Amino acid sequence: MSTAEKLVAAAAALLDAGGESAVTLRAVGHAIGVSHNAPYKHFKDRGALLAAVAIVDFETLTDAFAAIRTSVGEPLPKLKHALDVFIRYGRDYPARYRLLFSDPDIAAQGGHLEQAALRTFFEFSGIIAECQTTRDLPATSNVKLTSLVFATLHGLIDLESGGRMRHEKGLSSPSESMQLLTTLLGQSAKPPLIKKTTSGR
Amino acid sequence: MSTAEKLVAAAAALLDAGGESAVTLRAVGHAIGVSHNAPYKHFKDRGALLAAVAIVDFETLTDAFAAIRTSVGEPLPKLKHALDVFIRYGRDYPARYRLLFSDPDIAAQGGHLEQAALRTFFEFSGIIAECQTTRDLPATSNVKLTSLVFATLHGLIDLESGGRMRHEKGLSSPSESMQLLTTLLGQSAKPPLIKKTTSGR
DNA sequence: ACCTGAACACCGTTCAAGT
DNA sequence: ACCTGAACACCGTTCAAGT
Repeated sequence: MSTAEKLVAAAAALLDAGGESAVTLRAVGHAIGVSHNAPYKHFKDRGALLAAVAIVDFETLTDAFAAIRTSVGEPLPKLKHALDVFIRYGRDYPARYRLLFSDPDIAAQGGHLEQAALRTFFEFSGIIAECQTTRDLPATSNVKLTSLVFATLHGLIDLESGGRMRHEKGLSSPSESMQLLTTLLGQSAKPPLIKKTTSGR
Repeated sequence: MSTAEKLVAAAAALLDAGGESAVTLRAVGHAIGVSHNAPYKHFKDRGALLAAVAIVDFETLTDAFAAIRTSVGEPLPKLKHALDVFIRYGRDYPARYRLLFSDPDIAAQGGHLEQAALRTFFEFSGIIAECQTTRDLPATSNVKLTSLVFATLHGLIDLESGGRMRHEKGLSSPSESMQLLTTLLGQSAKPPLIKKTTSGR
């Protein structure tokens, strides 16, 4: 394990333990037994180190989505599985999640990071595409529909992680809300032959 | 204008000009001609000052939504108007937007801030409710549907503001994506008597 | 009640110097 | 090629002291 890899691993651990502000170059260096400016020999600055952490996680997510997409099964359960993986990642690693999907300074770095993010996005879009071929989701532009679903997913996770979506207030969990979204979108894609009403009993 | 009000105004101006990291207590104090720790006589700490900035903006948004809701007009155009106001706020004041809707440390403060945020949310939910009475949106639980629409809106704005949703890649703008969402949700609420297809001409 | 100046314990970053 | 220690210019926060 190279020093650079150890720095990335230590930064990720500090991120999980104490949030972004806990990832100081001094703490990262101390965690692997080097001085507080040894990281500068491997990364341009603190932002580049955090970007390296993000790239690793984007690749993990891409692999997870690829495994789901190529697995056997119906498209809609596979989508639900992918959504659950993503929601769980956001809940279990909120600081990492924010780094990947909600930190403006990190995204501004572009380069390898942006490409890794796009690979994750396109792998996810493949799962959406399968749902469209079976008419479980509407036959609009795949990239537009993926953007919409992904943005909803992100919004739910970000609002929940920031404490702005409290279940006590009767608001739904990300999982429930995504279930609602796919159900409603599915209804618009495949209008029921027998008109069902949700209000009466 | 009290010193406290001047501090809040100066903090908001610094936020717009240079982002959250530009809002240092030294810069805020200097902007209104007091020392760098004068703010401590009016706010508990830096976070409380930022929370005060957020509260002012939540109230502005609440008022804007209330004006739209009580205006004359059809529910669906009123919703579109509210969405545009929100999207424009996010685009024109990205740092303020993040403070209100995406900063975990600020939301953790609770109290008056949380109440101001809830008032904004409930005002928005009233506009959604009108669209549900006219069957322009599905007749599911109002709070669940509002959560879903609001989370989508937030996700789109946050991803765009962070540079993660690039139009060059064929991804839609928040405005276009929200149009798609309301159209699709509308179709599920009010299945067309004459089945229209979007693919043919 | 409101404000100031000095001080403390942190930061990221740079740089000369070492191996 | 990789690392260190000192130094610099910042931070937020605390505190004794002033009016």
